[in-house]
Parts: sequence; structure tokens; C-alpha cells
Amino acid sequence: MPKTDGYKTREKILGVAEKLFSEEGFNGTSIEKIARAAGVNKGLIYYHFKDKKDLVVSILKSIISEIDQMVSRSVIEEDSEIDSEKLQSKIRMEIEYCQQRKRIISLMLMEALKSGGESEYLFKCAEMIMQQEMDGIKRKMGTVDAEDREERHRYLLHEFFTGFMPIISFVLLQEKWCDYFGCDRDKTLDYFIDSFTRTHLNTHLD
Amino acid sequence: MPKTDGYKTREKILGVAEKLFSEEGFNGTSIEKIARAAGVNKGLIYYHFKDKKDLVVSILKSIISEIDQMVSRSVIEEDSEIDSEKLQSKIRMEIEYCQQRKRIISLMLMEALKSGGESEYLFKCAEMIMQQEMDGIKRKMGTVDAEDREERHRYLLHEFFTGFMPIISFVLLQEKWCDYFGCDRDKTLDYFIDSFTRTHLNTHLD
Amino acid sequence: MPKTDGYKTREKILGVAEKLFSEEGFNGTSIEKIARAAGVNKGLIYYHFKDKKDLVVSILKSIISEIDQMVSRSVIEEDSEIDSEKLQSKIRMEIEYCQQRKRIISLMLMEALKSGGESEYLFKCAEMIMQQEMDGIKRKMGTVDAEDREERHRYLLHEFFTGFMPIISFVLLQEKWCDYFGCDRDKTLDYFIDSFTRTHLNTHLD
Amino acid sequence: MPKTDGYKTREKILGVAEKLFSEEGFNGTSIEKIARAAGVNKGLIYYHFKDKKDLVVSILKSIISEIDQMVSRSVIEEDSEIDSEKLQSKIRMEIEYCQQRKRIISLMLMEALKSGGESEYLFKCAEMIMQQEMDGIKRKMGTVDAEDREERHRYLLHEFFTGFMPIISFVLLQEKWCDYFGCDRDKTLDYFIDSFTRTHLNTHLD
DNA sequence: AATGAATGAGCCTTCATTCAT
DNA sequence: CATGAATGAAGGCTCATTCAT
Repeated sequence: MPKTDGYKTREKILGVAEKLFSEEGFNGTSIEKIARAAGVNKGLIYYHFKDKKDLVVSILKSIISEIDQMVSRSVIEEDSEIDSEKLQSKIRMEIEYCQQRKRIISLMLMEALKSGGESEYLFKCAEMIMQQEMDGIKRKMGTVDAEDREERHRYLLHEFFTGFMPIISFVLLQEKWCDYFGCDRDKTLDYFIDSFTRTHLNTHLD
Repeated sequence: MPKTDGYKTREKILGVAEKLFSEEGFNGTSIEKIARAAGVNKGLIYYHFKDKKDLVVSILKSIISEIDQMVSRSVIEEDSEIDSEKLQSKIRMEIEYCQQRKRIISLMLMEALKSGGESEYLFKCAEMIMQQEMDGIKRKMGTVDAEDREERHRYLLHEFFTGFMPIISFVLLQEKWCDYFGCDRDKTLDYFIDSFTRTHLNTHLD
Repeated sequence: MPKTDGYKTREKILGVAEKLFSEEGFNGTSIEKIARAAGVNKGLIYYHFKDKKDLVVSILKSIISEIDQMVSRSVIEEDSEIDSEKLQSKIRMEIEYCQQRKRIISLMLMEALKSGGESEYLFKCAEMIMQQEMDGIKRKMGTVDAEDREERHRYLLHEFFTGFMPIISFVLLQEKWCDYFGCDRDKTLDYFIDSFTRTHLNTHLD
Repeated sequence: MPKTDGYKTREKILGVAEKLFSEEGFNGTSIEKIARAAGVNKGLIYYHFKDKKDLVVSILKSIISEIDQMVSRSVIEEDSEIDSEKLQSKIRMEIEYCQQRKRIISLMLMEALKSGGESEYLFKCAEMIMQQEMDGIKRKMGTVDAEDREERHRYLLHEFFTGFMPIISFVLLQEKWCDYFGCDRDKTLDYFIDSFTRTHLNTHLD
């Protein structure tokens, strides 16, 4: 066995890199900075990761697999009626989750926005989450025909741009929003949920 | 005597910088690259702009003033009834405008997403646009009391996260979305407008 | 005009680089070392040369053009009889020249020896020199038909491997040879010239 | 108990290193690359060899001892007459041998060319080979007085620069020569042997 | 005999910035 | 206004080497 456990070091580097990348972006974060923050030698990062790009990709892949596991574990309560209350509490949970994974989401979005950047991780993540929801809906109501490619695309687009994006935008910008407009965090959250209910969630009722 | 009109050079630099910053982000774009692309000497950029930061700020300020002028020029048609049709065509125009200013919007959003980045330009832009809309609504219906700070904030938040963000997300990501899901650009636009109508625009009717 | 003359700096860098590359080879010489030895900033080397490779290539090209000029300037004494004496003194001059350009020759040869290295400069150099000689011989005796590709190749090969290579080997290794065998420099030169006369030069008489 | 025979591993490493060093030179070849190519762990190389320098030295020593054995095994046919035919076939064999040991010869020569590099291996190798030849000649004709230091040196120099160097140059550069001049390998070999016969070998007759 | 992890120095290269002209 | 030259710092990456196991 080597001096220490390489797996732990790798995870440590990934964690620190996730934090720093989300703060300053890919180009704004140097390997040096990551190494210092992780308390490891700069060269060691290149022992564990091919290059800087590989670091981001590893981070992004990790959330993909996390979501993948989450999705496959999630139990769908067959019989439940959908009502506004339930949806709202579900949204609150989703926001909470996004808040925990804020950094990686920020990273994904920033990468997707660059012309040359990778958007596949953002879309894949969103797709997985949305697919799960679709499955739930289909099972309950049979209203969405997932076999119909066109229909599926339409559904994904709807969910992504009017559901997913507002939520992650809110999570990523909430703090700065409150600073800029000088308002209360909690109240802002309530307002957002109210807005979101009146817009996107509205399409999940009736 | 100057070789060419200094003002034109400045504008040329700003234009090129806007393009490149939006493609690779602030840190991913070097002054060297901007100079080459603009066909000017690197040193000249430092004649026109204090430093790199000043370049971005100048770009961001320029869109602020552009919107400012647009807003103040815009005539509000007093009597017009609001109906779904009119709203949709208005949205199409807004999307078109965003598409033209895509690059600068991308830049603003990318900067806002970084922890250490500036979000004030993004918010200010959005605020100006939303304020104008609010004024229009107030005039027509008096339903929003802009003097009520709380109410105004609630309205801004609603517009920003469920109106503005979906639109700019769509504009910035549409191309990559179509690539990723292998779908048609025009149809995608139609779907988006339909979704947007059923969610956000819905709150502007009734 | 800039602070100093860029051309001079460029030449200075080239000169220093030629020296260092010949001493330690391409990979054994760092840009840092070159910069220090040339008394310039490391970054400046990248202002004048695209990259490290470009530095070597520039050096190698410079000797090509030097030889090119030399060759085109050289006057061929039409009527002169060829005798051993004259040939020997010509060889002495050639050795002298090689000694002056020792470093660059060393560089060319080292590069040519690597599997992935460039041999074209070495061959081109040799070809130019040999071509000139061929022209001289042809003019005097008409014995070599330069139009005959096969004959030309045969001649070049003969000149290169039994004429050119012994000479540059001697020039490049003489010092180490004398160190290793503990012998006198001047006497060694005489011995070499004698050997060279009895072997290669012999084929230029009769 | 060791996983495999340590001796074999050592030989494997030496073989791979010889190949890589000859391709990219000493500085151009990393221990990492050698380890990967040999299919062993990087650290293991340091178990078998003190450091990188020790690796090259081990390689170079191995050819010295190989030649040493070859030389001491070689039987000198006392009575044989020396004629051009015999010499030529001997040269063909020598070229063949050099072709097999091409890589290590390349390495020796490259090292010898650097100012700071070791030339002793190249000279030692050549010396051993030449000494053997001298012994043969002496035995047959008594023309070379090996006891006379001066005479011996003169002979070695002659053999080295007009015999040995042309041959190894040819072997090391033949491929690139043919590429550069677009000519046939076999014919090139014939031409070279012809030239070599008319120059160096000529001094071994009469 | 063999491995994986770790280190520190150094290398090639880029970059924001300055300055003399 | 505009340019070419120059700088110093930093960035990404490689490498020889060591060490615990």
C-alpha cells in the first residue's frame, strides 16, 4: 500500500476543485490554487487527472452518476393525487437539493454558456431528472407518450426552459439578487415559489 | 494626426472583445487575441482602455445605455387591449432582440454566475426592461403599485426568474440544445413560445 | 521606434541559442537558460519566436541561407589544374570553415540522428555544398553528368558519406578525441588530412 | 518471492530504454515513458538502476562487453590473402551488424556530440573494434607497429574518421537519406559500398 | 521484486501590462 | 493615435526521484 490512500486524495482534490471552479470559473481557477487549497502537491493533481480538462469532466461526471443513482432509487408513489400543496413541497425539496449541489450546477451552466464549452453535461443532467418525472406522470395519467419522439422533445423543452432553468437560476443568483435589491432571503424564496407555482407548476395540474 | 478615427478603433475593439468574451469568457480571452482579431496593436487597447476589466465594464455599460435609450424611446400604446396574440408577437420580438445581443447577454450572465463576479449589470439590465413593462401595466390597469417597495420587488422577481431567465436561457442555449437533441431550430422556437405562453405569459392575462 | 532594436535582440537570442543547443542538445537546453545567457526576458523569446522549435528552425535556416550566399558568391577558377596540393589546401579551408560553424553543424547532426528529428537541414546543407563542387568539376572535366539523376545521386552519396561526414565528424569530435587518446591537436589535424587525402581526395585526382 | 525473474525485467527495461533513447535522445526520453513501454512500474526502474544516467551507462556498457566478447571470440584466419572481394564482403557484414545495433550506436554518437556529453563509449567501442583489426593486420604483415604509440594513434584516427564514421553515418542516416532524395534503399547500399571501397578500403589493399 | 502515491523543481508557454518612440 | 519591444508573473504540465508498503 502506498503512503496514503489515493482514493481519498482524489476525492479531496475533486471537492476542492468543484468549489473553486464554481467560484471563479474554469479559466479563472489555477491548478496551483486547487493544489494549495487541497493541501497537496501540484504534480499530484496530474497523477490523478490527465489534465485540467479531465478534472472538470470528472466533476461533471460525478454529478451525472449521482443523479443517476438518485433517480433509480426514487420510489414512485403510485396512487398519490397531485395537488398544488404536494407539488410545492416537492419543489422546495428540489430547490434544497440544488442548493446543496449549487457549485457543480454553476460549473455546468458556465461551461454550457461558452461557445466552445460542453453543454452535454447540463442537458444530460436535466434530461435524466426530467425523464424520471415523465415516467411518473406517464404511469399516473398516461398523458405523455414517451414513445413519440416529438412529444418527448416538446415535454423536455417545456420542463427545461420553464421549469429547470428558473429553479437553478434562482438558486445560483438568489444571494446576489438579495444583495442587489436589498431584500430578505426567506421572503425571496417564498415569492419565487409562489411565482413558480403560478407559472410552471400550473401546467402540471389540471 | 491619427492614422484613423480613434472612435472607430475603440468601437472596433469593443465589438471584437464582446464577441470573444462571449465565446470563451473573460479569463479565456486574452488581450492579444482581441488585438489580433481587431487588427490593432496590443498596446493600443491600453490607450483606449485602462485595463482588461475596463474593457468588459465598457461593454456592459454600453448595453445598459442602449437599453436605456430603447426604453425611453419606446411608445406605449395607451388603449391597446392585452391579448394572447399580442403578447406572443411581443415575445417573439423580444427573443429576436436577445438573439442580436446574445453575446453581451452571455457575457453578463457568465460574469454574474461566478461567486466573485459582477451581477449588477445583469440585474440592472433586467430591472430597466422590467420597469418599463411595469410602467406600461400600471398605466393601463393600475394593478401594480410601484411605490410599494415590497410589491415592486415581488413583481421584479417574478418577471426575472420566470420571464427573463427562461428567455435568455433559450436564446443562449437554443443552438446547443438542438445539437444535443437533434431537433429543428424553428420548431424548437415554436415549442418554446408555446411553453412560455402557457407559463409566464399566462400571468399577464386574466 | 521601440525601446531597443528588435533585430539585434533577435540575433543575440539566435546566437546564444545556437551555442547552447550545440552544447546540450535541443531537449537539454531550456528557454530559461537561453534567456539568461542572452540577458533578455524569457517572454521576449516568445515575442520573437513562435516556440522552441521555431528557434532551432530559425537557426538551421540561417546557415542554409549563409551557405547559399557563399555558394553563389564563390568564383570558380576556370583553368586551374587539380593537384593534390591544391586539394589539400582547399580541404584545410573547409575544415576551418566547419570549425567556425561547428555549433550549428553539431545541432544539425544531432537533430538528424533522432528518429523523429529533422534531417532535411543537414542534407540540404550538404547538397548545396556538394552541388557547387559538382558544378566546378563538370565545368572543368565534363565527367559528371548532372542531368543524369542516378549519376548525380551516386555522386552526392559518395561526397556525403566519404567526404562530408568524415570532415564534420573530425571537426565535432577532434577535441574529445585528443582528450581521450591524449594526443596533440595540431598533429591530429595533420594526420586526419593525410588520411582524408589518401581516401576521399584520392577519388578527385587521376 | 518476486513476481517474475528480476533479471528478465532488468533486460526488458534496458531493451526498451535503448530503443527510446535512440529515438528521442537522453533528454527527450522520460523514465515514465520507458516504464510504460516496458510494462513495469516507474519505481521499479529505480530499484534496478540508480538513476537515469545509470540506465544509459548500463546500456552503453552492455555494448562494450558485447563487442569485447565478439572480438575475443573472433578467429583470425592466418593465411588468407586480402583482396577486394573479401574486404567488401567483410564490410557488408559489418554494416549488417551496425544495422542491428543501430539504436545503441545512435545513442553513443548523440551523447558524444554534446559538449558536455560522454564520448568515451563511442571511442572505446571503436578502439576495440579497430584494435582487433590492427592485430589481424600486424599478424599478417607486421606493417603496423602497435607498440609505437604514435603509429597506433595515426592508425586509429585513420580507421575511425575515414572508416568507422562513414559506416555508422550511413547506417544511421540511410533511411532518411533515401526519404530525402527519393531513392532506393538497396541501390543506395550498393553505391555506398562502392564508394567506401574506392576510398577507405583502398588503403587496406596494396 | 514490485507498486502506487507523493514531491519539488523545472520546463514551455501565455498573459496583462508598460514604455519609448 | 499607434506600434514594436520588453517585462514579470503566473499557468499548465512533465519529470526525476523518493518512499511506504
